[in-house]
Amino acid sequence: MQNVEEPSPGILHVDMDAFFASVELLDRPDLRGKPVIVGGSSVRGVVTSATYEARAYGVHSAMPMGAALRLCPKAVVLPPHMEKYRAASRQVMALFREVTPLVEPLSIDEAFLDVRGARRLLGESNVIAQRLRARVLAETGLPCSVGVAGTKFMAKLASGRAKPDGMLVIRPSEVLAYLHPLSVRALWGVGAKTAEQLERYGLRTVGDIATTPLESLVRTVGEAAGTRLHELANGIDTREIVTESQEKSVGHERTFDTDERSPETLRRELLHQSSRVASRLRAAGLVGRTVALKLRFSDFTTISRSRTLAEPTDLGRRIYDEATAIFEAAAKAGEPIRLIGVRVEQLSEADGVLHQPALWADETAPSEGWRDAERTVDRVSARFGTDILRPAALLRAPKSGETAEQNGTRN
DNA sequence: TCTGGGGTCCTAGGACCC
DNA sequence: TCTGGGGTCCTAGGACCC
Repeated sequence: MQNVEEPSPGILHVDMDAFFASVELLDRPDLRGKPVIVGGSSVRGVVTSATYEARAYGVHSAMPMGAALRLCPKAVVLPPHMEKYRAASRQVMALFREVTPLVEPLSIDEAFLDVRGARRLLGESNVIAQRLRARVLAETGLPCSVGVAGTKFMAKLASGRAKPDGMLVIRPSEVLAYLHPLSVRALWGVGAKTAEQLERYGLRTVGDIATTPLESLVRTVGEAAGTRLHELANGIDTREIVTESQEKSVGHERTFDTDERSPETLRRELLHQSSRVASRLRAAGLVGRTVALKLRFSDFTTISRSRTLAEPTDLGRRIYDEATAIFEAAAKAGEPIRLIGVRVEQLSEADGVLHQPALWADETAPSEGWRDAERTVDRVSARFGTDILRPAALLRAPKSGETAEQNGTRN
């Protein structure tokens, strides 16, 4: 099957193994070799990451914590520490960029690397991949798996099959033989629902998809999905590595331990979320034009309502005002709420125009006082950490010249 | 111990404009 | 008069991914 004349394929997909759990083990070497689960410990927590020792019991991510502990009662549960994972992520991404500048981070713990140009200098792709794995482990203590192929999709498939702590090369000549016996679930974008839908038409394997006429696929799963599935199933994936991309939305949401019906608590949560979203926008130099509210009720039905503003904003107060107005219109008073969330969409780069007071001449619009107050919050947060902030203080309009500290924003 | 939180992309309908 | 068609924006919902 293997053709020695065939050049090594140039796309790497690097995927950290049980990333959050592996990072936690760096600080807890005593837990090595034991089943460890990272996730929310609250009543409504789920598994976000699990060591392979825990997975052996059937534990997997997104599983409710209760179910996980029933499967593996002696598992050690650790709460997530996102800042730690972000730092580890920056560290491994920096190592990737020493191999090639063509790195596309796909999530906090995985990335595509285009090593086609690096091969002349560093050797065959599989050699590059093994050296990279060794280096990541040596410098961070974190294991990863690497898939090597000619396209993004096949590289990602390969890394999944290489796990844990492994590498797999799929050469172009091997692609179809490898792909066609697999379940349709192996295709990017086919989840439980789509698989069920395809099953109704007797389509169970990737090979089945490959031999189905494009028009019938489009009729069953829609234009975009149909086209993509047909291509992927035939080994076609023309996507290039994209090193930079603009964020499209920023949001926060929270599921309460018990459904919440107090309007004060819900509004306070909205204020907190709006402040955090706005602060992230300012840190990124972005403004957003659409405010979206998400609500999940006791029966798990979920709605979203959004409004587009006349002018984009990066102010927590503006986002909060809009979010509460949407909330009043969308929820019956006193109705129990399981989840509430705020998201800002239609992002663009803040160009400074917004900082001109003239734009806020409308008396209902936030004054420059708000902007000053929120900037002070940004500075205090940067210096002391966000946990000490009390966003509720932002409900009171700051007097001119008053700083957030005097305003009681500091704890 | 029923179902997290951060996102992206797609579809479909209506408004509106030419 | 009795009914086109394309394009864009906005909104709601849902599937999917990590």
